[in-house]
Amino acid sequence: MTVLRLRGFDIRKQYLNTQAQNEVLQAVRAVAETAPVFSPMTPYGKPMTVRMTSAGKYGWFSDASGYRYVRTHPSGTAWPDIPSPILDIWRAVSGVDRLPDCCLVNFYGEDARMGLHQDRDEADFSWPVVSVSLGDDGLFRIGNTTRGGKTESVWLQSGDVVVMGGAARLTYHGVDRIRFGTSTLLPKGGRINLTLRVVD
DNA sequence: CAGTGACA
DNA sequence: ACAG
Repeated sequence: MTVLRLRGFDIRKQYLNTQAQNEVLQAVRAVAETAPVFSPMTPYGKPMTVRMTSAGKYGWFSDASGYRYVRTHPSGTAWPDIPSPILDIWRAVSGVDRLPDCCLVNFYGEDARMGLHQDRDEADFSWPVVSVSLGDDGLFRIGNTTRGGKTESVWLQSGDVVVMGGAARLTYHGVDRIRFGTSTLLPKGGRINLTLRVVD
C-alpha cells in the first residue's frame, strides 16, 4: 500500500487486497438486494447518471425538493444495516471513535459521471468522510473549497480508500470518467464507490 | 449546481 | 455559462 496526499485528501492506494475487496463486494450485493439501486433526480430536473442505494440509519437522496438524507429507501422500507466489513474499514482509517450512520453506494456504468460537488448535507463537518473504490478505474477530480480555480485528478482503482477530513472536508470533488472493463472484480464491469459519513 | 457542454 |  502507498499513501498519496492530494490537497488534504489521504489517498491509500491498494488498501484492500483482492480477498478483502471480494468480501466487501459480497456485502454490497446483499445491500442492493434489500435496497435496489435507483437514479435520483437532481433538483434541477435531470436524472443522475450514477445509480445508487444506501445502508445505515440514513440514505442520501435527491429530488425536486433538493439534496438530503432520508430514513427510508424510495420503496418505503428502512435501509439495511451497514455491513461489518465496511464498518471495519472506517474503524481502521477514519481516526475517530464514532461510527458512520450512512453508507452511500454509488454504481458507475460506462458513461456515468459525478459533477464537482461538496459533501455538505451533514450536520457536523468535523467528522471525516471515507470513500472506498471497487471495480473499474475512476478519474477522481479534486478542486477547492469554493467553485472555480485549478483542479487535480487521480485515477482511483479497486481497493483504494480515500479519507477526506480536516480542512479538506468541504473540498469540491467529483468523478470525470470511468475506464470501463479495467477491473475483473465486477463481472459486468463498472465501478462501485462507497461513501461513509456521519450524518447527525 | 451531486448536470451538461464548450473551450482552453 | 447555461437553463430547468
